[in-house]
Amino acid sequence: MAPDTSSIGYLVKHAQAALHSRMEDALRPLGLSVSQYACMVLVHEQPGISASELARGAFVTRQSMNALLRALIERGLVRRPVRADTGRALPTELTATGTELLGRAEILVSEVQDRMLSRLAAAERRALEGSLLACIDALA
Amino acid sequence: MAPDTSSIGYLVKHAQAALHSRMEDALRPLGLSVSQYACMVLVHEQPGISASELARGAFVTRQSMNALLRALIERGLVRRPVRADTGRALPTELTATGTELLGRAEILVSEVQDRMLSRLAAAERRALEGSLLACIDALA
DNA sequence: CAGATGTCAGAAATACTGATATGG
DNA sequence: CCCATATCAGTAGTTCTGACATCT
Repeated sequence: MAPDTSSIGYLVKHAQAALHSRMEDALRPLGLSVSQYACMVLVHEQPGISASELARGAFVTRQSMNALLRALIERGLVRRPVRADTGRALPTELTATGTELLGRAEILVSEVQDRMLSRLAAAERRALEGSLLACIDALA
Repeated sequence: MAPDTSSIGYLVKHAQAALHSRMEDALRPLGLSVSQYACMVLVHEQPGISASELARGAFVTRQSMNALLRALIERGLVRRPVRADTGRALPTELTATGTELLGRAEILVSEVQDRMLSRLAAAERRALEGSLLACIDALA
């Protein structure tokens, strides 16, 4: 009988929890939470993205994403128009300050991820990526 | 620069979120949340475990675990003595009803995990387990 | 009309912080 | 004394649910 604390499911949760904890530690000096960092990464990759798309990409609810965005706007890291040119979606963009802070955050997060992968060879890292993608697809 | 939505960190979070969502769906008919299921698995594996140990094993705070335990005790799935024979820790155990319900939950969770791994060969599954363990150790 | 988005509100579960007491 | 455990209180952020209006 498999479903126990040595199961794949528990390992995935354990790895995610450990990574999240280390990322919070790394980002704390910048005053950023992991969710805020994820939001800024998504905005940087997809300028003009809507809050609903951000919520799905960051695995939080629309309400939480809106609260999170308000804080980032207040700090001048992110910018949103008050009115949409077309449709309902309000396109979100990084400010110059936000882009600069994200750059520093990415360095810190890279260090954490490098540490996580430090005991794996290059081929093992590629295999891990591929297997995780296969797991995600199978559950979709 | 690597830290984006195609990074290993994002894949781990994505896989965990997808798995959690499917587990919630599978356990809902039994009236169990994923956290409650994790708690019961831990109690089953380690009869007499303390609430603090349960909290660490389920990746929640002691306060949340105590609230969670009260609900499970109320439903008659778990049992805790009012006074400790020795020390402060109150040893937790499953009731007969709890053991029976956990058995049914494990079957449902097994199906979800099997689905997650359905596109991986046996060797790939072993490699995934090993790599996740290496990631967890490296972040510890 | 259906679908996606933004917004609001209330209830519930959770996390964080700090404090206190008990026992090894 | 130090440490882990249990418990309580307050604050805050998050989720869930439902609802409603706007725009394609």
